[in-house]
Amino acid sequence: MQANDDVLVAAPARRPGRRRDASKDDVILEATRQLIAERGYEGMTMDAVAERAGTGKATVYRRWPSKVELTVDAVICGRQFILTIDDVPDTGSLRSDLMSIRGAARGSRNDELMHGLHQAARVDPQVAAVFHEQFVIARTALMRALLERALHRGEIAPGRDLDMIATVAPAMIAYQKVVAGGKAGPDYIERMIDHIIVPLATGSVPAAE
Amino acid sequence: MQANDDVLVAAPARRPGRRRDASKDDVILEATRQLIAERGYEGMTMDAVAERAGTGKATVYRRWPSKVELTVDAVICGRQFILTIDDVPDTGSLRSDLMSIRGAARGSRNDELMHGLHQAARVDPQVAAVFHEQFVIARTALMRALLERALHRGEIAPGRDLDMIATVAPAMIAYQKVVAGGKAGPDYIERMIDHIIVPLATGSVPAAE
DNA sequence: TCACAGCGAGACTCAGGGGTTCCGGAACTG
DNA sequence: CAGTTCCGGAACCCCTGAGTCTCGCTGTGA
Repeated sequence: MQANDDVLVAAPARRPGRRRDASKDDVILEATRQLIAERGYEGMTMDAVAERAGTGKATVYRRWPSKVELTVDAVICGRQFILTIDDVPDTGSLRSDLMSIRGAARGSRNDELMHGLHQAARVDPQVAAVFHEQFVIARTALMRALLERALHRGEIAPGRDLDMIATVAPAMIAYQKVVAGGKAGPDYIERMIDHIIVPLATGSVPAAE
Repeated sequence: MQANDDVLVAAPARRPGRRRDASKDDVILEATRQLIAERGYEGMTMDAVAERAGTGKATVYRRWPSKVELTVDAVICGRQFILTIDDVPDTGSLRSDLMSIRGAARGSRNDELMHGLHQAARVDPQVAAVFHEQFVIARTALMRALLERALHRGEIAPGRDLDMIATVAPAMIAYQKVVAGGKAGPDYIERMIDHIIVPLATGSVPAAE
């Protein structure tokens, strides 16, 4: 879906004329991601994208036919920042596994991107699909995999609803960020891990303060 | 803040002319709430509000100076639908208390209103304040009060972080509604109560299926 | 009866933003 | 060189929606 290469495919012999600068793609996509994170989807104007990318609007529209398609591509190409179970080394316990990704969940501006993208997801079904895949499915899947790992270690108490538990952390973090309008800092996340997630999964009483 | 009555206050002797129809206020506010719930804040146009209220745009603007102020008033006047601890009779256990409000949390279109209002909260600080008060503070406070009641009954296990636990249910429901774009049906909420909230608070193992 | 104010309807202004087009210049092919 | 394509910049079209105004009508107090 990224940029048009139909003609190149159809005619491998290179056509005359200046070649399209492929590096501009990344610059435009990154500018798009930044602006969505900063101002939300409605606040992200095509003029602003072009200006921040240091390009003309025509250059943007030569590569993407509309704002929606640009948005979709920008988010898809940003998925490199999303953690999967393979990115999280086994540290030996559920708690330390969770603590090890505590920073990553906050460090990237992925949460701001999620926040800004959210309103677009309500308007356009295409965006909604990408949003759901990348910010709902992916995060729940990671949590589910970490719980599975803990299960194999024997950490999980019997009778636990792992699917349900896997949604708790994504829900609480997204809620803090998107709905409550607050910050989900490292201390908040640690508190959540120690008083909510680990007790839920292992049935242990949280350590006294 | 509702409607202008400055002149009436300044000159108690009634002026000539047709009197403002006070019943129109409620009709307009209700139309506003409906449209925000259905289409979101951006999708709620002043023309649509006037049309649904069966009134002219001038009538709307005679009473509220702007879209933002109308929105704020509409939400504030809708707070009658918000549950407080006094609305929830003590049923004898945390679980049955929670189950008793399960329907109410879903029945009213309050969740849709929250969803639609959310984008407006990002744009306008006035709306953000009302939103936070009514959909974040109020819900967490109700949960906190229910947990407190359970504590006095002796249901709560030692060492629990009640403030943290009080945010779990609002977070998960809002997440389902607003972020995940799904439905938080009665069965989902029951599952959440039995596998998340009650175990967290009481330390009990959820009943096997 | 008459002046005045609220009423619904609809035309109107104005600003912002998506999308298009044109321009002069630069890069590439042959 | 010619022809072609991309580039940044900027002007431009056009639709949408907030907010204003006018019109003809309906009540209401003096």
